[in-house]
Amino acid sequence: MVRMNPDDRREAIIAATLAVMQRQGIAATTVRDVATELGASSGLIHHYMTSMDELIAAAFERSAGADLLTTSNLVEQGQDPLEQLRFFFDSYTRSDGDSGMQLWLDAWAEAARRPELRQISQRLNKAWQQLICSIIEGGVRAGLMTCLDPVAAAWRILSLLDGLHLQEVAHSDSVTGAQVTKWSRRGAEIELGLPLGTLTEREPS
Amino acid sequence: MVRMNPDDRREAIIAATLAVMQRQGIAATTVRDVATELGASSGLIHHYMTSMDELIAAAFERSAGADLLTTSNLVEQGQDPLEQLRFFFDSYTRSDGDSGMQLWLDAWAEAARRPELRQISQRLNKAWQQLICSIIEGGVRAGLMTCLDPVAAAWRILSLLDGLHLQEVAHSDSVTGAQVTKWSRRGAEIELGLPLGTLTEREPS
DNA sequence: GGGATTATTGGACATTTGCGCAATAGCGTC
DNA sequence: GACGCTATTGCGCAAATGTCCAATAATCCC
Repeated sequence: MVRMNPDDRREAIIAATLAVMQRQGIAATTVRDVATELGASSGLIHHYMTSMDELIAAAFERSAGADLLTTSNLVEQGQDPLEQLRFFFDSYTRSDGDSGMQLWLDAWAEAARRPELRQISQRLNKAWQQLICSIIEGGVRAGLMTCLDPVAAAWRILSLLDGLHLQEVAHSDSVTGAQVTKWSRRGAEIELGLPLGTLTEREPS
Repeated sequence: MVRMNPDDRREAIIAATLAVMQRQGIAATTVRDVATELGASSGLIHHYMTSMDELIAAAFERSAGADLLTTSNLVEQGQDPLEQLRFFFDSYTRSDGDSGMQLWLDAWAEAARRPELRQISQRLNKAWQQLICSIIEGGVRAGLMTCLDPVAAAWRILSLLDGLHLQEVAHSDSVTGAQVTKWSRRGAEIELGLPLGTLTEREPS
């Protein structure tokens, strides 16, 4: 194995871990699998990570954190709260395609037994909720949305999305991706008092 | 160990498995733990179950199926769709108390790798959705609820509940049990065009 | 009471896991 | 070019896991 700068090596290990996690799930990810993916020895992983828990937490944070950042940046480019909300749904629904949602399922389940992972998933979920919450607050201020309790509404929109995605990932033929897209947007329209179609109809370009 | 009738023994094994699963989670449940819980040898478990997968699936079905039946029976006793919906929320929110929700989290995550478990969780989730759906259809027929798409609305109400519960179980200090109760009912009120408080206010007895 | 049936035992076995450690080898410095 | 630092190796270890099986003992039937 080529000798690497510690920082780069650490990144490479995290990337390899993420690849294995996406392929096999968090629970089935082992040090040896990561080493094979990396093309290195298993001892090397422990030279950079003190425990399996830390390794998994770091990889999950990298992946889920990047998704959040992508969506967050896209939302910022929305001209008004309604467009921001549309961008949010576009981005959130897309990021699911590459099985990122199975990682979240694993993370939530493993949170009970892996403290470091738990901390990260909690922090990221709160950040997602806050992102939605700020969009709603903007929308209410601008008179575009109706909402008595933006904090609760944001948790509901996030939980609805997660709950629907969960069905899609765990039981693919119960709920399809198209239904998740349609139903979650319709749910947000109802939640925020928006006219039917506000979030689903594409405006002509 | 007392020699038992095969049917009773099978039940005892399932009960013991369930106890271990609730204590440690599905992923951390081992044959030896179940044997200890049962006060018997590990070989006995394999005399009744051909594989670990079957054992776990059977125990999960017992637990989750019983919860569904309890709620279903309670809903049936509601005099009108609104009361049925209130009973539904009462029952669904209560059953969560004894960490039944962590089992669901594990089941959804493990579904990707355990075919038998996946089949059961899918079937039960569909049944939950149908239970809600029939309440909504009754409510619309009676002119008590407003809903253009009961199938979608039922999936939304179920997913919202699951998504909120998920946060409570995985990250207990993000969302509390009281908030799950309040926010999910408020969500259903909005979804079904019910006046604020319809599902939350207790009518004087 | 004796024999057949089978519930139950308890350990063997191969595999896998996370982790540690002494040895090796690549890189920078003088 | 020699030396020191450390990235990297690769095996060893103990613990845990699912599965299997020959031996044992309890129950039932005649």
